[in-house]
Amino acid sequence: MAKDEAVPAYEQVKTWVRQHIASGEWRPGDAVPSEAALMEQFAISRMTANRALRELAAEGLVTRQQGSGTRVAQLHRISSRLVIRDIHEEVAERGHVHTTRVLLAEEERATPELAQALGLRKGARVFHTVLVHAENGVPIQHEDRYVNPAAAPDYLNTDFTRVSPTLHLLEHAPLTEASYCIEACLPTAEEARELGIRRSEPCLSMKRRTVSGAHVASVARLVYPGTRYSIAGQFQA
Amino acid sequence: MAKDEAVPAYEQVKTWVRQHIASGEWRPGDAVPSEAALMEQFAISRMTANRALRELAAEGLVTRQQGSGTRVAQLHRISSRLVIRDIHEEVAERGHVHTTRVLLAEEERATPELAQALGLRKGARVFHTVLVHAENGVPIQHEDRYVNPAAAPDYLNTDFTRVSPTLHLLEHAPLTEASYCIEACLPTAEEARELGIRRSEPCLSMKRRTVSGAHVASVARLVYPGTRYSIAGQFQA
DNA sequence: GAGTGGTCTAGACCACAGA
DNA sequence: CTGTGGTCTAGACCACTCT
Repeated sequence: MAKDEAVPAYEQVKTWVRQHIASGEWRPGDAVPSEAALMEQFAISRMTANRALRELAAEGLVTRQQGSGTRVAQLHRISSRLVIRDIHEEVAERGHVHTTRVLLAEEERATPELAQALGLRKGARVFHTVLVHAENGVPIQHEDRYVNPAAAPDYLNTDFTRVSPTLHLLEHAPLTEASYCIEACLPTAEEARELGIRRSEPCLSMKRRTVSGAHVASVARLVYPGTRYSIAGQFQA
Repeated sequence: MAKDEAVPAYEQVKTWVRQHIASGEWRPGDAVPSEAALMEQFAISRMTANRALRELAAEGLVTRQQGSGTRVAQLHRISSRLVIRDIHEEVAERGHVHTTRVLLAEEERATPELAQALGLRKGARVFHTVLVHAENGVPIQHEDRYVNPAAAPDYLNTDFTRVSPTLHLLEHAPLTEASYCIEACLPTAEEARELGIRRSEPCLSMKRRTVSGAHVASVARLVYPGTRYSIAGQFQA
């Protein structure tokens, strides 16, 4: 019954299946033993076999079809979790010092495009902040952000040198949805000046839009100097 | 018992918990009802309550601590699945035509750095390919790849205009591990020429390393013109 | 109809945290 | 000690696929 083992039975089954896939013995499209077969082979209950296969399906390693069976997934995709964190947390995690310079923090009237992006009427009040984040004194991010007052009325009263906009928003406007788009670009004149880089230096640009409940909370453009920032990730079968 | 509903009981519980978190009623750090409490409230068995909370924990919405309880997770991170797909598949999915131009495909001797990256001895045989991928005739990716012959001995016999390197490798060297790094950069002279862009045009560079079983299968540098490619993603609580 | 997965139950034993 | 989650069982009913 594999009870005394430190490793749970469903984990043992998952590992066993994973190994057969990783070794190439079972190729994409091949059938994986059914829950009934696993019950016999490992002397486990069906719920345990089900959990093992269900979790492998959630991880994308196998596909399951009711009535048909479980098969090795077409591994034509590498997928990994891309985590977008609060920049203060990210810098602090590296053991470095995060500082913020506030270039602008004021109320404005929404242009038609901005109004549409935030789901407001043209000319509605919006909060606008422009900050530069530095890691150990070196500028690493230029943040240009518009915030919907309905989602975070106290936004402009925040001391952004102590609480990052992301953190303020997360605490006051619970996040329900977000989308982002990452591109390569050249910095604007202002971005280059504030980041201390040449205008010809390529940058990563991340446009982000967050939704909180019924409101679009914020739209932001984050620019990172290409030589000082990268997005890394890993995938494990 | 919520049996006739089209929606499974554990999904109903998950939705209910999600709503309380999204609405801000339960804030990060707050306790989520225990499995026992959910059993009563929804008239479900403990296994069902357990599954609901376990899946929410896997999604990162709550954290669970044996003996202590379940709490709303600190939502200080936005995470979403970043999927890296075979470029042919990706272009085809958009309903566009994918074509490949082969600039180089030959056997070389590994430089010390390359040998180390591939886990080979200096001067060992390696396969080297350089391709340009186009979408509807427009170049969108410059692919410079080194392949470990031990992982894919037939690599150079592939017709890369029909089978992409990624696809060949996935079929012959089952993927067990991969890592990537995304940066902004300027193209090399050759990359700019082959992609048909100016040398000053910023590009996204993705360095990728794949492992198959005991071997490092391949290391590649993929360069995308910044104006023709972006990485987009979404997150839903 | 036989085989498959999708869901659910009512118990059970265990490890761990906190009072 | 009580309450919590972590795991597991031996059944059950259902919907679906394939033959």
